[in-house]
Amino acid sequence: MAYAISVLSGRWKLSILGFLLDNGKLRYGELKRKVIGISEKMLINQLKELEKDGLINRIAYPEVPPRVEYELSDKGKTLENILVLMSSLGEENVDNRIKT
Amino acid sequence: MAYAISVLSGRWKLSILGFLLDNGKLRYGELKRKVIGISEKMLINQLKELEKDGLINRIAYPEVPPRVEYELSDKGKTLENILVLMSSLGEENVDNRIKT
DNA sequence: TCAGGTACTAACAAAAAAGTTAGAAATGCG
DNA sequence: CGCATTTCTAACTTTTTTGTTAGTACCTGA
Repeated sequence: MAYAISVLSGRWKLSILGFLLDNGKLRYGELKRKVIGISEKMLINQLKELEKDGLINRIAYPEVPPRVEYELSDKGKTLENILVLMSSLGEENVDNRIKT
Repeated sequence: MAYAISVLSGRWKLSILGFLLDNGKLRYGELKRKVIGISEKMLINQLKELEKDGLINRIAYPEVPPRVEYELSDKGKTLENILVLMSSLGEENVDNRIKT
């Protein structure tokens, strides 16, 4: 359990992984738009950590202006079940989100 | 995903839920021994939040000295899949825990 | 020449989470 | 009486996390 906690904790990581799971490759700017509320600092910070933990791949194209894509790595894809279960957990408990 | 994040974030919650899943009912003191490293404040704090979110039941016996047991609620049991997947995630990546 | 676009970085500030320490309540037992 | 037991509170400090703001690099196209 400790491993999962260490790798997934962080306010935005699960969201980011969720979007990458749903969309495949996403550019930095696309993620910024999708993950509403996140600051640039946090987005990069979380992406760096996810990359360091081997859950995502960072693909940089040597262009100007720069283009960088992120995608789930093979290891990241092993999280698919968890991510799916987690978002369906939300579905089952929509009431809780609204009541509060 | 937001719901799962809001309900599961907290450095100790997944551990606590994991122990309750494995052991059924556990007393406050038993949890304190199992969740190594946790302070009393945090243990109570996390238990209260889990209870508030409806994931665990708190059963207090009117005795002296006091006896309080905690167990997964029905809603908490819907997390079983997730908890199991998360701990098996650790198994698959034991190397990461050791290398670091 | 110079603004425009993209993915960052760095320095600092604020807020949130976690840790520490001391202690309360109530009853049984020697 | 005085002490032990068990669950939990409260006040305070430290640590960690997150937010804010400003700015960089590089080429392109007007």
